[in-house]
Amino acid sequence: MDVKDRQIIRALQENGRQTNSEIADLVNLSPSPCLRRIRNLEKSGAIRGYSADADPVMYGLSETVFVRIKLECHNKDGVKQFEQKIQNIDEILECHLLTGPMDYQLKVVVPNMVSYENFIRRSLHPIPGVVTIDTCFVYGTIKKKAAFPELG
Amino acid sequence: MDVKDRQIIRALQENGRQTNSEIADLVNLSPSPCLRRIRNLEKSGAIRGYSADADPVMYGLSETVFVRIKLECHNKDGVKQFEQKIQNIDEILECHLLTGPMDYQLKVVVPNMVSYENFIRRSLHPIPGVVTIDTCFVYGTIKKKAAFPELG
DNA sequence: ACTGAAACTTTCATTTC
DNA sequence: GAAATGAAAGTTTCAGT
Repeated sequence: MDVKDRQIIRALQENGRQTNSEIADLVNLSPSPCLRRIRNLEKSGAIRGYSADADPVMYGLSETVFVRIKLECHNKDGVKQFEQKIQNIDEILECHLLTGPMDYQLKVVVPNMVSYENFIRRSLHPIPGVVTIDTCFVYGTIKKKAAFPELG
Repeated sequence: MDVKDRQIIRALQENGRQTNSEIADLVNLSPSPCLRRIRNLEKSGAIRGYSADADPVMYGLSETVFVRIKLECHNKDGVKQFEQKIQNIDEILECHLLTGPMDYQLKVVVPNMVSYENFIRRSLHPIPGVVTIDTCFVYGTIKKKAAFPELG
């Protein structure tokens, strides 16, 4: 992972549909070594995949919610079960482990407030061990960028 | 925005480098109407762009941090200034407005704890009006998916 | 007028050197 | 790193609903 690899990653974060020759131009490489690098980044897991960035509101998901959760106890079984159930709930796009008083932060998308209430009641509350649920609705996005900062 | 448009969006969220004909197959459309739909989704802003999903740790950004911020007062100038400064700070990938006691949530990536401390001191504290900064480090990611849930 | 199908042109990825 | 080959992808045009 050298400077050129990071340049390639940032280029593909800015536009994931750029062709190999476009990226080769950007990073001052000829197409074949550039493609070799891209394939290596994909194989090593440095590039996990490619994705369209879609507007949730236009799609029909008007509410984006950050939910912080605390588990009752942190025994191995309770944690396993929670993390397993999380995987099968489609409204949950992300789940991170956090330092501090709360254990997890979820990023959730739902069509409206009513469906959020249903999501909490039907999907989250039934999971054993969940004692605290802190909800923050997103009512605006000030910044959203895909590309990592340059290192140095 | 009908069912097929949403199918196309989910397909491109799963793999942003799929070709038009692959997607056309998936959604049971022939290539040309499928391409028309994709172009319309791009023009309307339903699809904002395409991006590579890269691993921040392998890139060299070992710490992902969620930072919640409260502003002293919410006069128009203070808010404008804050939101403007945010744009020019490369370590900040996302900034959302939140309901509840905190005003903003930032998603920040830095190489290590020391650089996070520098980020807070050099970039965040100097912004006038910032009174509260709550930091949560991410020490694990349980789930991360690009595709929206199916509606209905 | 919108959707589906087909042909042609151009461009990109792959492989070999 | 360059070049040649092979394969798609995009565009355009046409037909049908």
